Formats: sequence, structure tokens, C-alpha cells
Amino acid sequence: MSVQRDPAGADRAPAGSRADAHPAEVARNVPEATVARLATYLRVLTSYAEGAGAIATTVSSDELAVAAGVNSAMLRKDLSFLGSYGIRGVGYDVATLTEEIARTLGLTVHRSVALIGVGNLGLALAGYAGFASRGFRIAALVDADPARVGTSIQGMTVRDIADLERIVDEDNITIAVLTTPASAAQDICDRLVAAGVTSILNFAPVVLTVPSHVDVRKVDLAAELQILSFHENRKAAALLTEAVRA
Amino acid sequence: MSVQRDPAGADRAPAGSRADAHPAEVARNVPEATVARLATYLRVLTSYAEGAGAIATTVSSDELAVAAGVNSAMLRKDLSFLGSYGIRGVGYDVATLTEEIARTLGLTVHRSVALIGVGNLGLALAGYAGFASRGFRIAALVDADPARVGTSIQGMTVRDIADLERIVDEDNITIAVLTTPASAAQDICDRLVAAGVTSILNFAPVVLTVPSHVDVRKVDLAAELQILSFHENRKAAALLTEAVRA
DNA sequence: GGCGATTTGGGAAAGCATTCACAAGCGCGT
DNA sequence: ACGCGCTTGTGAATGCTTTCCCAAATCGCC
Repeated sequence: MSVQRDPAGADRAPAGSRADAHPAEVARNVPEATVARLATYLRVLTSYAEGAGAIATTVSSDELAVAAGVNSAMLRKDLSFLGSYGIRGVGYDVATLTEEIARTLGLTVHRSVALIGVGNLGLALAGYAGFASRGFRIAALVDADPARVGTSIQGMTVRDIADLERIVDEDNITIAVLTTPASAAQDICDRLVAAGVTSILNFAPVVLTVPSHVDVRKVDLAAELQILSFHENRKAAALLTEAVRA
Repeated sequence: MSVQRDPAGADRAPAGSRADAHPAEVARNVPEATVARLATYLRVLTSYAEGAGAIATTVSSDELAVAAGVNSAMLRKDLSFLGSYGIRGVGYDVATLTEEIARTLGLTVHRSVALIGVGNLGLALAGYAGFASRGFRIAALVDADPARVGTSIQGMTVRDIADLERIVDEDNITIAVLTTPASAAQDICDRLVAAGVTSILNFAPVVLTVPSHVDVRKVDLAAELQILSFHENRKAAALLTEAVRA
């Protein structure tokens, strides 16, 4: 998602930067929609490698597509943006593909993530195993509440929002996860950006305004439910008209 | 269908059901991308109504678009799917538009939501004010862990997953939020569907397989970070080539 | 060494979504 | 009553995604 890419979202790099693909491993310009799916493919591949017994060293686009819940043509096109790592008549080597996707997603480089706002949701995210197991480590927990600052969570000490700039700088934070109340979000966002953060995952229900070099992804939990509600409504209406017709 | 819809996602109703717009308030077939944005518009409108003093009883597509972080032409097109509720030369009446969006999203009907899995994330969601304030009430908390079953959270008693079918039935649950471990997700999903649930918000990092009449939305937190990571990578590469050129 | 079964890669078509651009409608001031 | 400025609603244009489809590549078998 969501873009401020929520559902869709496009902010194009306005400047040229055609990135003429010469310097070895500059990722070709992969479409946004593809990037979002790469993460899924990677997860499936990982589970293949460990889970199912490492028997299958190779996987076909069809198998992988089924496991990832997408059309196999789409999967092949997605992978073709990374280069030609498949073998015709055979499939994709699990290890190679895994590595290639991980590199494209920039997961081979360590990136420090800060979590701002240690309320209920922040707590849950701090302990979320999925982050750790998929290549991310929370490097700092930050909060504004004096009652929380200094306490220890998951072996980390919660630090004071007053020191935000210093924390970003010292720990080389480039990605921040924002779980503050809506009222504080834009303010903290501005400070993060000023301090050098260039990517923000925003759980606060507000639209953040950022300079064009900063990426924001929004996760709006209530919106997700509302979208489901819409479909419930549609289904109910469909049933109704059907009943009327009968 | 049975598409997962993570970032984008389109599943059209394949069958006819042209919904000839006769039966009063059948929602015209609103594009998926639009539905996702309606939730945002609704939030902004609500904050207008309360927050900024109820002075402005009307709002222009430009104002609203800026507040929602989208292009004003897109906003107008989005709203036009609901019907013609604007007044040329003036704008949209805040109250009318709010109501109209809420109705389109099916928020005027009460829907019971069950939360399955009361781990860290589940706990956070149970207490998430955003749900309550935006029209959803958690009607049931369910977990498999005997240590948690029977405990009280947010004034609700955690119930046993063994009673899942009865709970869904008795409380008339149509929407379920899944925050179980990945390994249990598909299994519980199947039981939910069999019991009559038709919409699922899935936080477990697996692709759920469901019949076509069931909607699934996936929220993959680690994937969000990976997408940001990709953009970090791209930005770094852009800087690099720029430096080389100089 | 060649043949058939398989599976990728990618051009081309089809389908959606976003943006542009402007005519049509509305209110206000005169 | 009328014109002017403002703002909606929407056809057309553009751009992005997905799907279709098939030639080219590879393996295993005879």
C-alpha cells in the first residue's frame, strides 16, 4: 500500500535520474505494484527453503504463484524486472531467487528502524516476531510519556522524544515507524525528516505532509475494516436484488 | 475471486449482477481504489465537522483533496461514483457528504466484529480507539491459549476458540480480524468461513485460501517495511550514480 | 544427437486508474 | 435580470497493471 501510498499511491521521483542501469546492480525501475508483491514471494520462498524440507531446490512460476495467491503470468513478469534468473523448462532456483529478491528489496543492507510511540500498538510492534525474522531490527524505542521513558521493553530502554534528533543521528536511523496519537504525528514526522529519516511507516490516522524525497506508507486499520464493510454491504445488496427478482 | 488484495487487488464480480441502480440505494459499482480512499475522506470530513469548529458547513473538492492528500480531480471523480452531492460554485455540504460516504461504506448498518488471537497485536487492536470511534465495535475476543481464555480485556471476556462456531452464530459475526500465528491462520479461517463469516482482515503472514464469496484483506507489517527498504535502496543508488557522474 | 514435454521471458492486447481540461451550473453583487 | 467568478461533474487522454499468448530455451529420454 498505501502512499502516501495507501491503496495505491504514486510519487514519482520528479527529477530525471533515468538510472541508466550501467552500474552493475542498480535495480531496474521496478513498478510499485511489483515491489509490493516481491515481499510476499520472498516470504513464500523462505518457507519453501526451510519448511518443506529443502527437498525442492527449484520451483516453477506456477507453484510459486499458487502459493503467493497470484496469477503465474504476473509472477513471471514481476520476476523479469529483476533480471533473468529462471531456467526455461525447469523453473527458478530457490536460493538464487531468494537472494535476488532480497537484494532488490535492499534487505542485504542493514537499516536501523526506530519505533516512535510505545502505546498498545507500539508495544505489539516492538515484540512482533515478523520484523526480526524478516530482516528488521528495531534499533530504538521512543516515547513522550515520562511514565514510559526509561522503562525496559523487549530488552530495550524506552528513550525520550526530546532526544529524538540525537537518537536518529547516533543510531543512523533511516526508517521510522510512527504509532503516536494523530495529534502528535505531523509534528514528530517533521522532526524525523529534519533529522534525516527518509522513510516512514505511519499508523496514525492522519495524512502526513513530507518533502518529496521522503517515502511514507500509511497503515490505516479502521479504513481496512471500512473497506470490508463496503463489500459486506455490496454482498447484502446483491442478495437482496436477487431475492426481489425471484 | 478469492483474491487477497494486499496493495492493490481487483476482483470484479464476474457474474452479471449489473445492479441496475433501480432499487434505491444500491451502491453503483464503485472502483476498488475509490473505496479505499473513501475511508480517508470520511475521516477528514469527520474531523472537519467536530474539530475546526463546525464553522464551515461546506467544503470544496480542493480543500478536501489537500486534506486527504490526493488530487482534486481524483477526489471529484471518486465522489461522483456516489452520485451528485456537490453544488457547483459552492462545494459539498459536509454533513450530507459524510452521511453519503458512510452509507456507501455500509457504516450505517451495525456489523459485529470478532477478534481472533489475543496476543500482543490482538491486545493492541482490542484497545484501538480508532475502531470504536469509526463505527466498529469488537463483539468478541477469542483465543486458543487456556491461560488467556476467561481473562478480561477492555471489559470483555476472552472466549475459547473451541466455541468459535457458536460465537459466530450467536453474535451474528460477519467480519473477523485474524491475529493468530501463521500456522493456525488457514485452519481458523476455514472454520470462520464455514460458520458464516464473509469478511476477514488478516494480520497473519500467510496467503489465505477462501471461497469466492468471502473477502480477505491482508495487512503484512513486515512487507510494509520491506517496501520502504526498497525505496531506501533506490534512493541510495540514485545518490551513488549521481556522485559517479560528478 | 534429436524429439517431445516443460517452462520461462516478454511483446501485445485488454483492463483500470489517474489526470487533464472544460462545459455546465450556481450564487452573489450590482 | 444579468454577468462574473467559482466549483462541480465528466468525457477524453494518458499512464500503469494485468492478462494473454507464443517463441525460445532447457531437460530427459530414446
